Amino acid sequence: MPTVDDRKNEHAAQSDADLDHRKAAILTAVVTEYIGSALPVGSQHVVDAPGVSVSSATVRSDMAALERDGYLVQPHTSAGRIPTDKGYRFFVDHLGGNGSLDPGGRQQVRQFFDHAHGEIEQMLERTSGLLADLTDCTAMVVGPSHESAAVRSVQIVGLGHRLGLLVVVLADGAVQKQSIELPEDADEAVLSEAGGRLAAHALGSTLATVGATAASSGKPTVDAVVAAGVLALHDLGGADGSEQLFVGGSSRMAAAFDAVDTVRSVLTILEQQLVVVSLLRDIIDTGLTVAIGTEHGVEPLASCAIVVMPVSVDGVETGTIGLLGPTRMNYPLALAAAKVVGDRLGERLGEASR
Amino acid sequence: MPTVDDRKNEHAAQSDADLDHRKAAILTAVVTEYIGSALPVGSQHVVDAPGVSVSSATVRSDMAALERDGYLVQPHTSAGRIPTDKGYRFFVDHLGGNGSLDPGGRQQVRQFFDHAHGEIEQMLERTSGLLADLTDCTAMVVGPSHESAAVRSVQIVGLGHRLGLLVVVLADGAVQKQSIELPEDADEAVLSEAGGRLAAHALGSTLATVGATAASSGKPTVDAVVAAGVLALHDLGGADGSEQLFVGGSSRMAAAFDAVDTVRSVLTILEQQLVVVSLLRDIIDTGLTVAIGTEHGVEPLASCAIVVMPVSVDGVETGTIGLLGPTRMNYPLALAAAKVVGDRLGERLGEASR
DNA sequence: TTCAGCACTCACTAGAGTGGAGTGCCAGAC
DNA sequence: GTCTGGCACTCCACTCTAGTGAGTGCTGAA
Repeated sequence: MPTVDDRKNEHAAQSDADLDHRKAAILTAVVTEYIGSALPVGSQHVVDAPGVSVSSATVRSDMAALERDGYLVQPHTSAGRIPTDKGYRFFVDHLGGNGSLDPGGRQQVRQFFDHAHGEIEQMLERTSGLLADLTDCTAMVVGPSHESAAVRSVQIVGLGHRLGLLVVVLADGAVQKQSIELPEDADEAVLSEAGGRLAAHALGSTLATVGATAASSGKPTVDAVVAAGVLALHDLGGADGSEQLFVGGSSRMAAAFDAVDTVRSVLTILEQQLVVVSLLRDIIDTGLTVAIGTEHGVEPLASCAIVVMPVSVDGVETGTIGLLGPTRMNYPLALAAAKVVGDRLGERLGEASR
Repeated sequence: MPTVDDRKNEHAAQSDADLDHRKAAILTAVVTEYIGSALPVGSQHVVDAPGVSVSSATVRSDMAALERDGYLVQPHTSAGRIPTDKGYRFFVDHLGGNGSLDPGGRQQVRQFFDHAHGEIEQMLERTSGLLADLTDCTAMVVGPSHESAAVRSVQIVGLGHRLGLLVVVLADGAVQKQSIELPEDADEAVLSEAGGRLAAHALGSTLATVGATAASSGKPTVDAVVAAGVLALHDLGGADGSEQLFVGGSSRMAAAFDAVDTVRSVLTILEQQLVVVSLLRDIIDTGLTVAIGTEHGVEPLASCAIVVMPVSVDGVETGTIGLLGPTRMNYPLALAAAKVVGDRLGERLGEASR
């Protein structure tokens, strides 16, 4: 009925999104409905959605157009429509940040961070659990990379026959260790002196920038221990796994899929820390917040969507939050949860290093 | 045909297992077949098995008896038989240690431990992956408990405004940390002195036996830091999670079950470290090596079997290996793999602490 | 451009029929 | 007694056949 109004809206919308106002509303309604029900959505179910005040016949013709344009597909003729990855993409891009956590969720987050204390690893681990709880997705939390953290303390502890342990404390509170082989005649005094020299050598640098050789002390045994220590420091700096990954709620995605081999292949991916970490990194690097279906290149996750959220401490991106679910996951909720938790986590990590 | 022989065997077997020789052979054959095929086993399929040189009719009557005694069930009349938990139990109890790793597996284990080096946690993590690879089961590795390890080093590192990190190195090479709040006026000198005092106080004891109060130094700031440190040490000692759990190959069990909600509930259990660790402990404490179906009390794992193997270092049980699979898992393989890997791991851990 | 009406499509379900793997039982052989 | 071949029986798994209904596309009129 309101033709003039409609035409104006439509024109405005068309120019910025190549989909007129009503089609966008219909698409949004289909996605929303499908996310909830996992069932193909028919024209009748969409008729009452906001922004769609037309008959089902009109909806049908719009849906046909949306299908032509690749936003929707039919599992078979005479079935309702389900969104394609492109459809989800449109939905996500036009959410407009109106997603927000329900009060219960907010409360849960507040409570979590009020009570969170202790070690950083433990907190990250629990954060992954929290996110999984909030969103019913599998949550991935990548801890801060220690690349840029300065060495705060270096120590060598003797553990027994020729076995020593190099313990490094970084400015961000991370503790790293590496076992080293000691010369036969290295006693406590030697270890202590070597530790001191190592500390002098490495303190303030990052693990990656620690110099390759330290000044000689004149005592061959001490020098040998120091050399072993420098080598170990280098090993620590060069380790690929400097970022720790915490996966929480992997059972959630088992609930989301009904094909058991999908579950299996997703689990297989999740077991590979390196793959997951670089996947999240890749997504962030391409500037995305959500990767839907095949937008990331990982084939076994083609029926999944991934929400990523960088965790910034004092404006510097240091960690990553990821949420993994089926492509029909609850995007508004996931985005909101990732944002809230990511922000709070960043603040929290900031407090610790201040 | 060989009646005399059979009767003799039968009698001998009956006295030690309340199942005559042939019935035992039939049961073993059914279990073996079912483990391989996951299909109900009919009398015809068992006729050629070793120890069963009778007709299918005779096998049928024996199977009926085995069903009466609770070793087998039929999914429905006119279907083959599948083993009950009791049937699996009999099978496992009468394996007689004849299970052994195939040469490829042995090779894989040898290679793994030849190349294993570096940190203990990393090695345990990889061990879980190895076990999963070998057995196609989900592997659980519980690291050594640090209960009995003496404190080798205590150190307090300042991280910034009022934030300190207590770093404890134990004799077994474990490093534990706990953040502590520092008094406003705690400078490097104070931390160093407090660290020294803490070390003097705690060195040689285990975390659990560290005294609750340390001698006063006369300097209130130092005393405050020491007190905070002692408290933190106590926290570390009292932490329930002193044993670390590494789960590898959780995708394997997704492949073993075809009901997706079984997968989900098993995953849910696996996510709960505490539950898993105490489950393994319980099984070992009841003197079992294999817990089948409901033998452990955890309901969601009723369709699973768990193989446990203590890891001993110098004769002392310090860790645990667990293998989780469906009740129709390959017991001989799992037992052999757990034994071999457990022994090698124990040796390896022994070398490190010697 | 929208909409009511209409013919059509096709997954899903239920019911009937069939094949076959498997059983239990029994009479006869050893 | 114990074992065995034969036989009748059971019942799942599969196929085939409507029948149903949610959903579609198209069309002509407002």
